[in-house]
Amino acid sequence: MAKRFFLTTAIDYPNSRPHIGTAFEKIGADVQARYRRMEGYEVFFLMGNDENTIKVARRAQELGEGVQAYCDRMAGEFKEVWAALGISNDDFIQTSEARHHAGCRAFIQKVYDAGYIYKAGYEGWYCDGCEAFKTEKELEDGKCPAHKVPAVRRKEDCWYFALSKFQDKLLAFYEANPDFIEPESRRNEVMNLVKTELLDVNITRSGQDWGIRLPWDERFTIYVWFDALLNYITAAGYGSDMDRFGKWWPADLHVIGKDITRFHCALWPAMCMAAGIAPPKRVFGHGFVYIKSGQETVKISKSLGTLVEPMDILRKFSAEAFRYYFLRECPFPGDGEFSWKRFADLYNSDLANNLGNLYSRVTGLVGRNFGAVLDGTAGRRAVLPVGEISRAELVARYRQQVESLHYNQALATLWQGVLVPANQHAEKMAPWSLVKTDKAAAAVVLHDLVEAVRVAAVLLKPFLPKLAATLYGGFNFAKPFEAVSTADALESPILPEDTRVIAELVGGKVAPLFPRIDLEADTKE
RNA sequence: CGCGGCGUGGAGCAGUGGUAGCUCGCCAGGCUCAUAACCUGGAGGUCGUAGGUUCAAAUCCUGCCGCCGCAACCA
Repeated sequence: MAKRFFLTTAIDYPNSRPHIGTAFEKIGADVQARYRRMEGYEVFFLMGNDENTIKVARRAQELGEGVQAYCDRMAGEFKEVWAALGISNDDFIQTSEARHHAGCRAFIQKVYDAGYIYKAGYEGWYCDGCEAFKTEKELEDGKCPAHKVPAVRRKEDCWYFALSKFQDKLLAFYEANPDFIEPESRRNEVMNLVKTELLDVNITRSGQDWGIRLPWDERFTIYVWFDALLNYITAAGYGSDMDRFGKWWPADLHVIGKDITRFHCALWPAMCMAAGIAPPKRVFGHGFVYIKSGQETVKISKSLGTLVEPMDILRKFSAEAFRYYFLRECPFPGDGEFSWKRFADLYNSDLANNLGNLYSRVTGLVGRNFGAVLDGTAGRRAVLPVGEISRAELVARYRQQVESLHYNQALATLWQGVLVPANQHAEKMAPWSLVKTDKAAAAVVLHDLVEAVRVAAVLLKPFLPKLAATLYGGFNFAKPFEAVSTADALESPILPEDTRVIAELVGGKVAPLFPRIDLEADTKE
């Protein structure tokens, strides 16, 4: 029986380019996808863009582009960024695609047939500029703050989803599935919401050209959330390939931003129940990235000029450095901050000085003193230098932390449990001196240090895949890197031949993996 | 009293009853294989605050102060 893991990220509005906040979510989901693959799961990792919104249509018009052409162009730009970051998604759905339209209409028809959608009038303040209803709170002196024109009273028919009918079922569902909403604080928030004010929601708009039409009333298009959430099932085959859908659904994990928790934890499971399919198994609401400028911590915002594009960082450094910063510095369940100063500090201390330098010194010692081959290590099982916790405990802790999406802690575990002890061991045994008096003993020390590099590569595989491959590929380990799983960190392998460095050595040394950053010289805009 | 979360050395975080810990930064030594990297030691905290429970509280309870999130289209 194959183990399967279906995970998703939120789909993004393509009316502006992705920034480091959206990238944070994709990286976090990517680690989980890579980890699950490494653990032997058959993985379906889904991402996409949310295109059936009036904002997108308007943006396309502003640019004088066809809406579909605009969506396709933006989808291309998003995919380019995700590829540059090493995101390993298996599919990328655009909600303007035929498969989504078909699945969406099939789903909503099912909910309609089940009696959970009804027609009613909606009356409210309407802004012609926004082409949308506004709440009393959004208006300033009866005017729309964006367009400065008075809102008009308007009444129109629309279709409602009877969300309120699902109050008891949702609460029972949360009780039965305590891990459904994570982290814990989000769970309390949603449960309180469902207990107190679960209102029916308007799920249609009228007079729109762009969007998906109601199957039974073509005058209406389906309003954002009722359409967007469905990407999770339409991409899995709902409405087009039900066998495939049955294979993947329910999703094992939805990775989303904390701001849209309510839609995923209340509306979405209710929609599933209404359509007769199982709700997803787990929703994880991650924190946000803020920008630190001077003493202030501010929101990422185009108008504030605090927008940092992933490509800015990627061009200057590397995808691996980018991934490391956000995964190590920002706790995934909570909020984090970005600043170039902090980026440089972390990069230099963790990646250049600690990890990169360990690799350099180990390969260098083997290269220059042993002609790259550690004689006599064939058949020997290396001993991993460890710190305060044992090797087994280290791996168990790592697993628990990765599976619960506490990535910053998992990386701390790796550094404290493997890399720091390795550098300490090197210092204590001083193989550079030992080699002059007892070459065989020095070979043993280096063999153990190589093991530390190997374990680091194994545990780094979901986090920094390219770097991990480079580290691992620096030596003649028998097992192909693609086949490596977490369990390979538990025990040292016994090689039939002597351990040797196969990375390219120039003058007995490797090129630095992470050249140190000089903040002054490198990050000036 | 709308609901919820948070408050630990300069910064960022662990730590849910038993001598306060990690990373960065700072200071002083050591080493010199390595990317001026690495290793050791040190300074720096009345764990927001005031009470309570307990032999023992950062940890459990209560009040207060401060910051933040949510209150239906916001990554």
